[in-house]
Amino acid sequence: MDPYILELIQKKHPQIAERGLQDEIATVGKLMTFKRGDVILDYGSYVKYVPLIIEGIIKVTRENEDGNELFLYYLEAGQTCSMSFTCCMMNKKSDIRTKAEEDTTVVGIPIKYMDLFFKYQSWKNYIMRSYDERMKELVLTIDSIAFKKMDERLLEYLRKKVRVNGDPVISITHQKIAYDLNASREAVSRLLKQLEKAKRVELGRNMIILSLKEMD
DNA sequence: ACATTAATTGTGT
DNA sequence: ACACAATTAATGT
Repeated sequence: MDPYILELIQKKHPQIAERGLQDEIATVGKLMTFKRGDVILDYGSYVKYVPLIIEGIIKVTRENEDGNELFLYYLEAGQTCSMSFTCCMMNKKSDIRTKAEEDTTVVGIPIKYMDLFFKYQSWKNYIMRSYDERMKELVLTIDSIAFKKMDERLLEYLRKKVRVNGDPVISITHQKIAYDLNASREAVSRLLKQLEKAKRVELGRNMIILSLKEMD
């Protein structure tokens, strides 16, 4: 049993309330760290661990048949990857890619314990709650893609990025944003220009500053 | 410090 | 969406 992991779980994942479960996780869990930019799980690979996120940000993207990537959502400290449950329960290949947006620390639970842990009530609650949160977030994302215009989607994208990074200065190229939103680079550049004229952002090379009034 | 090259952004069609 | 121009940053000499 690793007392350090125990402490991290208690501190960052209070939903996992039962002491017995905490102890088991601290026994079988593996502390894993990823550097910013590391691909944690790629399309087509098998899930070996379910990650409980301790610190950092994980970006989740989906790829279609033509190789276009689409940004889905961020995972933050205190959360876990719902996708990985279903994947590993059914021993399925991953439909998504996860990448460390910032340096990230997770406690990885080997998949064989997923079933076992269901004897704990707080594990059930934790998993269900996690699914619920993810569903809500995904529905919002679908709304955004299906019904909103690109300028709104871009603003939402920037806001999310600022929120998870805790910094109004975003360092990214227009091209990368375009990939995430499945748009053309020119469209993104032009929309950003409009936003700049409207004093809603400031632009620089590899840099976008979202004005504070744009945050909720 | 200067020239060269590469990467990023802007614009017209 | 494409082609190309303009600008800015990175690198070599």
